[in-house]
Amino acid sequence: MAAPEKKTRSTAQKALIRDALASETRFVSAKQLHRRLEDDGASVGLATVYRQLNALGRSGDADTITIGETQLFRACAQSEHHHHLVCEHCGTAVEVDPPSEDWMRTVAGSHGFEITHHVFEIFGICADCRAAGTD
Amino acid sequence: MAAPEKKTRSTAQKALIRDALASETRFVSAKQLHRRLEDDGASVGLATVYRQLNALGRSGDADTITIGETQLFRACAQSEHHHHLVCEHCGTAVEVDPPSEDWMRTVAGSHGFEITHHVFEIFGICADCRAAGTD
DNA sequence: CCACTAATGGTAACGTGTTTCATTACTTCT
DNA sequence: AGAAGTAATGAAACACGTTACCATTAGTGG
Ligand SMILES: [Mn+2]
Ligand SMILES: [Mn+2]
Ligand SMILES: [Zn+2]
Ligand SMILES: [Zn+2]
Repeated sequence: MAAPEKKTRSTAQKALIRDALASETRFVSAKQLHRRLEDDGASVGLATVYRQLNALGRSGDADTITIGETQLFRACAQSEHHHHLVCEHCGTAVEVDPPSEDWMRTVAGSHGFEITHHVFEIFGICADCRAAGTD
Repeated sequence: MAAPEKKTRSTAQKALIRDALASETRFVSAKQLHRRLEDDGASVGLATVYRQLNALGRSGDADTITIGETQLFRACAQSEHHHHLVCEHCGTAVEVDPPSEDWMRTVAGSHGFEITHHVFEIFGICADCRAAGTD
C-alpha cells in the first residue's frame, strides 16, 4: 500500500498567484486577486486563481474567511492556529490569539459533542477607513 | 420627521413559517423548511420562505449561521446575545455564552478598530450522529 | 527531443439567494 | 357588507460566486 504519491508541478501561474497573495496584507477575493494580476500585466485564468487559492487554503498556507457570500484569502505570517480582527470595509486584518481552546473542548464534551473546528472572527472598521468615511 | 411607520400585515404563510421554524430544534435552511412545509400539506412559495426567514433574522427572532454556502436559521429560546455549538451533520445546536465581550473590545481598540460584530460558532458532531455514523 | 500527464483557461453548468411583476388577500374606510 | 388601497405572495427570471468540463498547453523525467 504505497502512498498515493501526488506529484505537483511548478508553474508560472502558481508562483504569480502565491506571490501576489503574499504581497497583500488584506484579505482578498479570487476576483480581486485576478484583477490585480492582469493589471500587473500577467495573464492568469480566473479558474486557476480559484484552484490555487483553494489549494493554498487546503495546505494551510492561506487563511480564509467568508464575508457575505464571497470567500476571502490571506497568506498569514503566523502558521499556528489563530483568528482575525478584520476591517469589513477594506479587508485589513490583524492576527489574534484564540480565546481558550480548552474551554471549547470542555463545553463541547459536556454536551456530547466532538469538536471538528470553530470559527471566530471579529469584524469592525479600521482607523483609516473610519477617518476616510467621515466626509 | 415622523418614524417611517412600516405597517405589517399578518398572513397565513407568515404564521406557518414562523411556527415551523419554532418547532424545529435544529438549524435549518430555507429549502429544508420549504420542503417540510409542503410535506405537511401547506403550500408556501420558496421566495416567501426566504423573505420571512430573513425578516425573522432582521428582527432578532431567529439566529442565523452560514455553513458552507448555505444559510441556516433557528428560532432561539435565548434572546440575549449568544453563540452555538452546532452539529455539522444534523444541525442540532446548543446555546453557548460568549467567551468575553470585553476582551474583544479591548483588543480591537488597541488596534484602532471599532467593532461592528463578531462570529463565533463551534462545530462538531453530536453524540447521536457519531453513534449512527459508526456502522 | 519524446512521451506522459499535471496544469491551465475559457466557458458552461451549478446552487443560493434575490428581484420582478402580475395576482392575491389583509386592512381600513365608508 | 362592500369598495379601495396596498402589503404580501408566488412563479419565474435573474445575479453572482464557485465549480465542472474538456480541449489545449507545458512541466518533468527519461
Ligand atoms: Mn491569519
Ligand atoms: Mn441561538
Ligand atoms: Zn479598513
Ligand atoms: Zn448531529
